[in-house]
Amino acid sequence: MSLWDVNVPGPWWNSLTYEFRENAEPGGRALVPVGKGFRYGIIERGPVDRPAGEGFSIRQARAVSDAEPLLPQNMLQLVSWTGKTFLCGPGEALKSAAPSSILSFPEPFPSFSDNPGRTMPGIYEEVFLYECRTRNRWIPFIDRMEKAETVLVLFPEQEMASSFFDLLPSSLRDRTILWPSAGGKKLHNAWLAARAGSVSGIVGGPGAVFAPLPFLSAVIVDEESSGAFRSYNKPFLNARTIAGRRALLEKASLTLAGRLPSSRVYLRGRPACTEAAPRHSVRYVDIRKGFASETPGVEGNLRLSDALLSETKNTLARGKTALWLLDRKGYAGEVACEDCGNSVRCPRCSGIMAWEEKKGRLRCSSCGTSRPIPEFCPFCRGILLTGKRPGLEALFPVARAIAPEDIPVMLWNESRRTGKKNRLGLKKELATGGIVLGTRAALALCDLAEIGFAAWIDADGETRSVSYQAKFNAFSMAWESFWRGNEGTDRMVLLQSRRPGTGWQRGMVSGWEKFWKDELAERKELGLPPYFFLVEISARSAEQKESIMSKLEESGFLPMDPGTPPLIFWVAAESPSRVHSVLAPFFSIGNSRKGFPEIKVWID
DNA sequence: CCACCAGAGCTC
DNA sequence: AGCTCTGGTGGC
Repeated sequence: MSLWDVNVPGPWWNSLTYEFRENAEPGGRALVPVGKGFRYGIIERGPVDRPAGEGFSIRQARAVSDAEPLLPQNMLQLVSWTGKTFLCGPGEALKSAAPSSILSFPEPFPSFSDNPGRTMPGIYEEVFLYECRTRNRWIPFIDRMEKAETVLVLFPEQEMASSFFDLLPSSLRDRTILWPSAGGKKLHNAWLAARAGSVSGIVGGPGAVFAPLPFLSAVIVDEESSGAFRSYNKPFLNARTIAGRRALLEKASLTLAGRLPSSRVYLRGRPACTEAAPRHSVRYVDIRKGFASETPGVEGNLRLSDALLSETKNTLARGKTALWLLDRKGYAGEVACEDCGNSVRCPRCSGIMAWEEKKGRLRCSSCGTSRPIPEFCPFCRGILLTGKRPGLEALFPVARAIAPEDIPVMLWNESRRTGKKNRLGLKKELATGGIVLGTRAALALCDLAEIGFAAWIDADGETRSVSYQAKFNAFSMAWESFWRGNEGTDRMVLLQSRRPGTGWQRGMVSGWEKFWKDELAERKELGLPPYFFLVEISARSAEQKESIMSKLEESGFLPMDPGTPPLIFWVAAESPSRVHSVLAPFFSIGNSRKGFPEIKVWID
């Protein structure tokens, strides 16, 4: 009889200790009594001493007699590291790493592997591959996949993963799994196949980072700087960062790739920017010299320049498509303060909140969060919040008016994006050119149609965001709008703004090294990522917020409280581990009634 | 008489 | 969070 620590899926920030009669083994499954029921967990370590603390008695658990531990050693370490680093607790991390259908499979699993294991000793190394053109990255990926014994290739989006997968030569595809994006039976089977080592490669979206290959010799992360590697729901993880850690634990080679690096990778490796947009392909236009769009019923100050209209016409004359980009939606568009001019931003993702007239509410155009319209301006407490700024729909009549009648003009519609039929239809429709109006999501069109011209109607828009990443987001979107799907360089990008050709915009033609040098200097000064980890804490009540903040202060932290949204505040730390110990008490199970705070860790 | 539910209570 | 136990309601 001995005591073992078990990682139980759930809100616990600590593992739970149980007594085992039979042989327990780290990584193995256990059926443990918790509260009034039972759950399956993963044995972490043991034998251990009785844990400190009172008010509980140690109960007896049963090890599941799987032929082998469910999680290999490295995965076990990766899960607990994830729980600590992203401040979500090991139980939440475990849920991401092993689907519940696997964890609580009612039968013992037979032996997973007849796979021989690693034949070459591993060495951790970092390789940077920053190329603007997709094929200049993907072809080397394939080369690496062929050379590596086992490989994990991650993309920020499933769609990208699946286009890459389609590109693999069949000999390679036969021993590779395209990791399923949804759960269910498919994931169950993919998980078992990976665990058995019956494939040598996994290609997938962020969810594939925990694919349980018994060992790894190479990890490849494409579009490493993409925000899509951050999960959308709890637990808030960054799959890019986990992939990096995994490569380190596995002693695998880590390839970080993309059109431009994230701040962290740039700081770490100073990769060189080999190519920027040619000077003649980027036009900066002073929005103040534009003319206001005259759309009946819209009182707005959205300005459209002559350059926008003439370049659009040129593009149509070349039989190509023009993309007008404005990161807000809706006829009435965003809700802005009459006094300070700021727009209401999403409390969750800082996207622009658009006014839904019918519902009398605000809805985020990026993540869909819905909120009532605030009474005062959240920035200056100004009273007037008006829905006067025109959005995309307001531009539609202008675009329609300048295009010949037989040329399609359309609003980018998310539902038309997916499905083969839809894509083929869209491709056909735009075969001889057109104008498409959309938000940043419309950049996906670059993969479908020949975009000869991409215009940012309000390039300052993103920069008005309060997020510290605003400039990076603006720059990476503009950068993407030039390079995505542009294998030649015959696309023109136009940036309408109030400060044309200054600040982050210069990076378009001078390259991202220039961008990051300026940006990093500023972030270092302010103690922001990548120099510090930024922990965003969303409390469940005002009392809880007070209490967490004072505990942090006692431990020498300086929490930052911007005041809006009311329950969210921030703390910068050199590593998450010290914040971890301050926050842990708030996750003690006895506090569940008060609700647990929600935490996001920003690393770059 | 019992199916169905919302709420309470508990968690090494 | 996830589970079960509780007690009330309402259908027939």
